[in-house]
Amino acid sequence: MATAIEREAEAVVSAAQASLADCACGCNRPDTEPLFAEMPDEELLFDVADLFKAFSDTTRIKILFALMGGDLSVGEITEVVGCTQSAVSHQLRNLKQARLVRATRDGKNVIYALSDNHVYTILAQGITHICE
Amino acid sequence: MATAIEREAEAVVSAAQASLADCACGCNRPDTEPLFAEMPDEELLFDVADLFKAFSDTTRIKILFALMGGDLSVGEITEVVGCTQSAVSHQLRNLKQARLVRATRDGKNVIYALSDNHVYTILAQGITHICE
DNA sequence: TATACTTATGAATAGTTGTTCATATGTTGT
DNA sequence: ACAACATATGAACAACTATTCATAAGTATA
Repeated sequence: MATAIEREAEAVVSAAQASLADCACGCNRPDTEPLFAEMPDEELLFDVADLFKAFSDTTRIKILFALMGGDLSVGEITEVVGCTQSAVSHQLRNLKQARLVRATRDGKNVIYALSDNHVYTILAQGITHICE
Repeated sequence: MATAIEREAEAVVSAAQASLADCACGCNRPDTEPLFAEMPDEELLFDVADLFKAFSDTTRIKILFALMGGDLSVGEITEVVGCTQSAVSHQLRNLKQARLVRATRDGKNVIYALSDNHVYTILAQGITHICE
């Protein structure tokens, strides 16, 4: 059962995608307009900002890149990232709250994994933009 | 002429995309691994984090959504966003530095526009993730 | 040039964030 | 139960951010 915000979000996404599909001329803006008659729900805007906030720190980006190579324990992540184990743990907490990673215990270790493929696609989009 | 960082970024992106293409099983991680033998250049990581930082504030998200509906002057954006003109101008400055928007003067007004379609796709990915 | 209008900028401030240190919690093996 | 190891947590602090206010800079018109 989809909530109101989910329905709204789907409408926004499909509108954006349809709009992209419509635009084949390489212009900086789709043909159909106005695309969004009114601003989306304040809550959705906040959640979107919050999601991207999770990608907005170098340490967290490092962690995500590391996990793109495979699931890792906190200790292994700490080695790769190059800061305190405490800092890594704090940031993993943020990433977990943003639902970008999942944690499962394996004995003394806790293994972290990317929670889904959106992380890949969002990161790839970001990198693509940087090199335009 | 591609710079070193651009070549590296392209490699990262194509690896991520190829990896996504390889994975048809719905798992949370691609088949081929390790995907990234080593961490990308520190500069690229910083730039990626910096890009997403531009999407990490509600006011800026509002501005971007507004511009998805068409090019707007600062005054029009201010109406939509619902905070001071000064705040909008400051945030437009940030968005311009992140190369997400472009500004052109039209008489007394300055018209802002999204600089390319990456904004659409990045936002759409974000919204999709929220509703998973 | 003087006025009205639009946008940009600088200073001040309150709120947020990332890091470290010290320590607590949890797990395994003896 | 105890020791050794791995991870999480809380407090403190420095750095950064977003906002507002006041005002400057740019533009059009009388």
